[in-house]
Amino acid sequence: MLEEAAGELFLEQGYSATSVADITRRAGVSRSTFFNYFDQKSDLLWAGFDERVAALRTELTSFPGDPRASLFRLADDLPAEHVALAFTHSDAMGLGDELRQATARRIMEVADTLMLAGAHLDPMHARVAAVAWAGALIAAVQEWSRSGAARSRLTEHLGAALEPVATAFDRG
Amino acid sequence: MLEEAAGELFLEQGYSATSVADITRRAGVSRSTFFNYFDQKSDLLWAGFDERVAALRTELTSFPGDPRASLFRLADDLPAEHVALAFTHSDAMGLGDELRQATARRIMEVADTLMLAGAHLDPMHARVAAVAWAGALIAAVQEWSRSGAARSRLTEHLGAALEPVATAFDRG
DNA sequence: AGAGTTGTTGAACTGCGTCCAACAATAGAC
DNA sequence: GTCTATTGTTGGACGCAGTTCAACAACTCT
Repeated sequence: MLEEAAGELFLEQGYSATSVADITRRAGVSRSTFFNYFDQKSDLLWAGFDERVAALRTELTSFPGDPRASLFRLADDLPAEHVALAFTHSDAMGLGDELRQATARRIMEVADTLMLAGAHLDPMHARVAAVAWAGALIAAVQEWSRSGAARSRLTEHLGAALEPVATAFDRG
Repeated sequence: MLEEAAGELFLEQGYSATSVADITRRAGVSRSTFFNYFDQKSDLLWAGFDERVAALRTELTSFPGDPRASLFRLADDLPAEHVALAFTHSDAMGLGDELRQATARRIMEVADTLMLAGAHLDPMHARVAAVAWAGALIAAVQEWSRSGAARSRLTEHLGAALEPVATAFDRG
C-alpha cells in the first residue's frame, strides 16, 4: 500500500520532492504508521530486495556453505516487480545522491551478510571478497533493470558480473 | 579547527550524541559556518581522505592510465593523522549506522572515480572491478587504522587487500 | 574614500526520524 | 457475553540535519 503510493508519487514529483507525509496522505494512513513499516524513506526503493537479503542472512547463519550458491538462489528468487524501483525510474524521479546512498547501503548490507561465509579467510580478505561479490550482485541488478527485468534473467547477469571476481572467495 | 573540536567531542560523548551545534560552539564559530566547510556532519570523519580522492579524480580524468598505480599513490600520500577517525575510534564513540553509511559512501565515491580508468571495459564489468578495488582500499585503511597507522604502511595493506581481486581490471 | 570580494553570522524554515501516551480492534479465557 | 492481553494505528511534540537568504564585517584593489 505504502509502496504503491510511494511509487506513484516518486514518478509524479520525484523522490526528494515527495515527503513521507505526502506518501502517507495518499495511502490514507498516518505518518507514524509509515515508520512502523520502514526505518527510512529510502527503504521504499529496495523493499523487496531487503527481504531477500534478510533471508540470505538467516540462511548463511545457520548453514554457511557455498556463498556462490546462496547468492544465485537470492538472484533467482528476486521478484522483478519489487526490485530496484530506483534503477528503473532513476531518471524520471531525479534521485541523485539518495539513490547512490541507498545503493551503497545495500552493498554494505550484502557484504556484511556474505562475510558469514568467509570465516575461513583472513578477515581483511573476507571483507574484500564480500564487497566485491556484493558489488557484483548490485551491478547485476542494475543491469537487469536497465535491460528490462522481464526480458532477461538476473542470474545470467549475476554470472557475468561475478566473472572478474569469481575467485575472490577461493584464495586466502 | 572544526575537525579538532569534533574529534574531542566525539570521543567524549560519542558521534550521534554530538550535534553540529555542539561542535561549532566549542570551536567558537557559528553553526552556519560549519556548513560552509562540510556538507554533512559525517564528512568530518573522512575529511583528509576525501581530499585525496578528489585529487585522484582529477588525476584519472586528465590521465586515465594505470588505476593500480594511482590507487597506490593515493595510499602513499594519505596522512595518517587525518584518516579514518571513524575507524580508529569506532569502538570508543558508538557509531553504528552512521559509520557504515559514511564508509559506504566512500566506497561508492572511490568506485565512481576508478571507473574513469575502466572505459575500455564493459560497463558492468568496469563497475564490478571498481567496487572491488574501492572495497579493497577501504578494507586496507580499516586494517591500517586497526593495526596502528604509525606502525605500518598503508600501501602494504593495500597490496594484500588487492590480491584476491587483482585481476578485476584486466579481463573484460 | 568607493566598490567589489570573500567569509561569517543569525534567523527562519522544511523535513526526517524518534518517542510516547492514547486509542481502536482483534482474539482467547472463563 | 464480559474481561483482558496483544497488536496496530494515531496524533502530537520534539531534536536535529541541512538549506536558504539577507545582513554584515573585513580585506583588497582602484
